[in-house]
Amino acid sequence: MGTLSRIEEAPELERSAELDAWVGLLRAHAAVTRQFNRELIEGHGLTINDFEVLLHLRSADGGRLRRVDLAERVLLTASGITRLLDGLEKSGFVCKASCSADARVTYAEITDPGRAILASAEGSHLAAVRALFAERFSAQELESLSTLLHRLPLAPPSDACPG
Amino acid sequence: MGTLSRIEEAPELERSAELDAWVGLLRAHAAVTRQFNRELIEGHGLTINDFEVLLHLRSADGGRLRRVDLAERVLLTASGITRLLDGLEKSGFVCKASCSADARVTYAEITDPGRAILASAEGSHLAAVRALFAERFSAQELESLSTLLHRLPLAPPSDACPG
DNA sequence: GAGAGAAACTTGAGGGAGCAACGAGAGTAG
DNA sequence: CTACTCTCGTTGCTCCCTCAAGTTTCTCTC
Repeated sequence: MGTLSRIEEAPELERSAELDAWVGLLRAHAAVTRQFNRELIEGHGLTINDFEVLLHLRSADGGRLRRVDLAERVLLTASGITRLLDGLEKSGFVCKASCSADARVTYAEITDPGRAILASAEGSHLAAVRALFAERFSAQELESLSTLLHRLPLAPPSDACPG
Repeated sequence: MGTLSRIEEAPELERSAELDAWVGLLRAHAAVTRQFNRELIEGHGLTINDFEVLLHLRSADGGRLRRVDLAERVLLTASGITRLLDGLEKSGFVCKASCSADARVTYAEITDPGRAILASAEGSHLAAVRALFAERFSAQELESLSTLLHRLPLAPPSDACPG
C-alpha cells in the first residue's frame, strides 16, 4: 500500500542525504559495535577500546605511547584513557613507564601478557570483522566506505579553542 | 596512484580493507557523536538518542510507539529504552499510554512540550548535521556513504536464534 | 630565575546503557 | 479451566566514559 506521502507538515526538515548518512552511521555503529564488543568480552574479557589500545601500543615504537597520544588515536578523553589503562594495568596487560625527558608524561607500555592476550584475541576478532564486512561489501565498496569514513573525524575532542 | 602492494610483513593480520573500514567507522562515530551530543545537550538538554526517539515518536502514527518498536528503531536494548524514556518523562516530553488491546504494552507518546523541544532542537541539530556532512562530501558521495552504511546493521540485538 | 600560562595526567561525581533476572499479561494445547 | 510458553516491560548491578576541577611539571618571556 502506498504509504509514501504521509509527510507534509514540516517544510524543509525532510529526509536529506546528509541525515540519511548520519542515521546510517549511528545505526551501523550501534549494531556492529554491540556485536563485536560482546564477542570480545565473552571471549577474552576485553572491550573494543581495550583491544584497540593494545593494538596501538603493540605497533608503537618500543611498545609504548604517551596517554595523550593514545587518547588521540582512539578518540577518548584523557580521563577515559586513564580509566581504561587502569583496567588494563590491573589485568597486567600494560604497565606504566616514566619518561626521562618529561616528568609529566607516563607511558603506557604493553606487557608480555598484553601481547599474549592481544595475539589470542586478534585472530577471532579480526576474522569476525572481516567476515562481517566482506559479507556485505565488495572490495571496491570497502575502499570507498573506508575512504569516506576517514574523512569524518574533526578536530580532536579536547577543548581546542579558536584565536 | 598504485600503492596497491605494500603489504608483506605479517602473514595475514595486516591492514585489510575490512579493518580500515571498521576503524574508520569507530573513529567517525566517536568524533561526530561527541560533537553533536555536546551541542545538543548544551543547547537543549537532549542526548542524541533522546532526539532520535522524539523524532521517531513524532513521525509515528498518533505520536506514539511501543517500547519494543522504539528499541528496534534506535538500536537500544529494552532496558536502555526504559531508562531513556524515564528521563524524557521526567522532563515532560513524553508520557505513557496504555494499550487497550494488550495490557503488557505501554506506549510512549510524545507530548506538546516534547514536540516543542523537538522543533526547537531540530533546526540547529539538523543544520549542524548537514553542515558537517555537506562540507566533506559531494551529493554522490553522500548517497553512497548512506547506502553502504545502511547495509551494515545485522539482525536485531536480541537473541534471535537460528532454527 | 621568577612568574604566567600551557600541557600531561588524575580524581570525584554523574549519566548512559548493557546483561541478567524478574513480574505480568497473552496465546496455545489439552 | 489449567499449564506451558512467549512477549513486553522494569529493576538491580555493573561498566564505560564524560565533564569539571585539581596537581604537577614544563616552557617561555622578561
